[in-house]
Amino acid sequence: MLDDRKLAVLRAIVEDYVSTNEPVGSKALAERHNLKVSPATVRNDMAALEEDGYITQPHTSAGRVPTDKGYRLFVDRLSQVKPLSGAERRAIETFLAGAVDLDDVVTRTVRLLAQLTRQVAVVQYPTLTRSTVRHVELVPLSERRVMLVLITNTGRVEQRVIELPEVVEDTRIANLRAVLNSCLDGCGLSSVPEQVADLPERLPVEDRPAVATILSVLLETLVERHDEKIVFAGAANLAGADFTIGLRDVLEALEEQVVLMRLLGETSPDIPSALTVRIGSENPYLHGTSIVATGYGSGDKQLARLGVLGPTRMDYPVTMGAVRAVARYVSQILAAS
Amino acid sequence: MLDDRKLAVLRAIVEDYVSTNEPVGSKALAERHNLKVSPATVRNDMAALEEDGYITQPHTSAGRVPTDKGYRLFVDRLSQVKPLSGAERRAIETFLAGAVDLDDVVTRTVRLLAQLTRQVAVVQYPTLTRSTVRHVELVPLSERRVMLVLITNTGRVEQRVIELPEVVEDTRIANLRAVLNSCLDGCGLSSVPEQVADLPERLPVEDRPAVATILSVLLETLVERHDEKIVFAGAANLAGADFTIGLRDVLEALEEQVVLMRLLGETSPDIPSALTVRIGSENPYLHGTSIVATGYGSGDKQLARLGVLGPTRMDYPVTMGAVRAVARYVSQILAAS
DNA sequence: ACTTGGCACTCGGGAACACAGAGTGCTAGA
DNA sequence: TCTAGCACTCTGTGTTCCCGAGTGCCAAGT
Repeated sequence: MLDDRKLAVLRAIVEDYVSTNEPVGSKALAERHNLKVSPATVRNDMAALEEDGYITQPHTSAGRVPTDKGYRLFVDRLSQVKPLSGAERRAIETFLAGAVDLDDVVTRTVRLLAQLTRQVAVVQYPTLTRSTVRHVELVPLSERRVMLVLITNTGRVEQRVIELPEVVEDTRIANLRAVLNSCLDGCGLSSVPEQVADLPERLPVEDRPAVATILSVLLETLVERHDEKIVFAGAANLAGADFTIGLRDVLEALEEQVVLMRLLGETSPDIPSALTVRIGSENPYLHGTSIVATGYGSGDKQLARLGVLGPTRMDYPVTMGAVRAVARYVSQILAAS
Repeated sequence: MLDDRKLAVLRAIVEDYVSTNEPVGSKALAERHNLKVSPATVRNDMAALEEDGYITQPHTSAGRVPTDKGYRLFVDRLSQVKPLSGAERRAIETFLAGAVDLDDVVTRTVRLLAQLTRQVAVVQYPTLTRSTVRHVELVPLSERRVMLVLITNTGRVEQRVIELPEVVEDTRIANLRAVLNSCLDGCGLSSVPEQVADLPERLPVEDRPAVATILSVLLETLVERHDEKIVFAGAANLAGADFTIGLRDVLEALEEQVVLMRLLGETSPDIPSALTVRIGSENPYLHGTSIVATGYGSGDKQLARLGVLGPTRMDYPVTMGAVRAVARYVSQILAAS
């Protein structure tokens, strides 16, 4: 059904269309790529490809344009990820190396990715759930208020102000801090609830109300931040692009954490560093856009995901190369710190 | 030169143009607003207004459109800030009251403002410089690494990982923490450098290299974060709007902290809570856009600025009302926490 | 059985054109 | 000083026409 030449024609159509943004006709195709066959033959192949739903024509007398299905075949079988140039790699390295804290790493990463791909870049903050507790701090603010600060091994810091049910002296706070730390240090965030379950019983009766309050805030923090923070950059790159859907819809989706989350998708459990490509209608919400994403994180533990969003008509090999490279470098940076 | 009726005509032109987005002609004007004069008279007034540069006509046979100068006069003398409705005020209050920490306050504020004004909202994080130190924390991570956490009275938290020049036992770290806190607690961030200047000399010789390292990181943190973080929301509202400049330029400016900073402008020293309105070409960078901004902060100390950015053709009274109201509420929230 | 050249057909997009309508400026009169 | 009338000037829209790119199909060639 799909012999080698038909595939070559499809590949040529995708490449030409991506670079010119104009429906590609049989004549131009036969000329530009040395297919060694006549335009008429190409037309026959095109008819077959259209029959199978890989390409389509906007109007009767226009050239062909790839469909989502066509892009899918292209990505899966007709192209290979294009590695970055040496200069680009060095640029990434130096740019990311200058980051001073987690916030900075994420901000730099998302900007870098946007600039590199000329698309909208999306980066999810490393999840709390798979991180471990590095330190818990209780800071007395006034006699009935303390600030709870939770520091994780990924460098993330969460803080909450807690109103205590009663006055608690600083020494008791200090004691409590010590207990909390000895109990939680190094333990995974997901196991915090069970670790602290019996804590009130192990403390003097008079401390229990305060402890209960603090613990409830602590647990709440873990749960609340479970829906992870996501940032994006490069919205300006959307200005030129033409979507089948409205620009407004895309911008709205970008500001909705939940939608972005879904778009980035799940990390495949078997190969976490694999690239996910979602093309056009394969996307849960934003039809007419494509997403290239992957997991990242230190070592083999995937912490979160990052990727780019752009029009269906994008240069997939290059974009995939950039996403993969950035994911690797940021993983490396996170592992080092 | 500008009698009352001419001013009334200008006001009517601005109002009509803002609501219809179409050049407004003399006939429609005389009808819709009960000016009690004929279109011909209105035409004479319009000619005078155009002569003085307050309005202009896109084409010879079209209606009139306000110029930047016209909007300026309108804002300064012909309109008054429109207060929010009770329902809107309650909505603001409940929405902001749910914030759990500073990040959350800022995020909620910017979203709220974007939704309320249907423009792009911009909020600057409260500056560090005017805040005071609430607590300094040193957390030992390994024998040669500590994490420095700085908590300010606005709830902001900064952290840095520090590589020490030598091994320092936990007890010495704890001692150092106590010294730092007793020295810095409650003092303004801008006075931190002088406060710690003589610190090394007051400590045992063997601690000095470590202290020097820690202090240099601490001071660096203060300086680095001096260029303040700015966030925005509501970019989707730009999709419908028509700018004289490209949408791309606006989006690019929004992602440039520095440009945003300039756009928000300086807080007027005498009346910090005054509304700043910059119209079209009055803007330093983005000609063709208008900005309504104001300072906010707890008490009478202005901490930072917030505002909205939109097309020159915007409903200034409503926008100004929303910006002012949001600034007040967020100031209130910050003062309480 | 595939490939190729030829040919009639389709349709989008641009140019040329006419036209209605809104809005103006000007002038003369109240 | 305001008003009414009138001629004028545009823009935007709808119509028509035509060019050209590109197609599909068919018949002939390899």
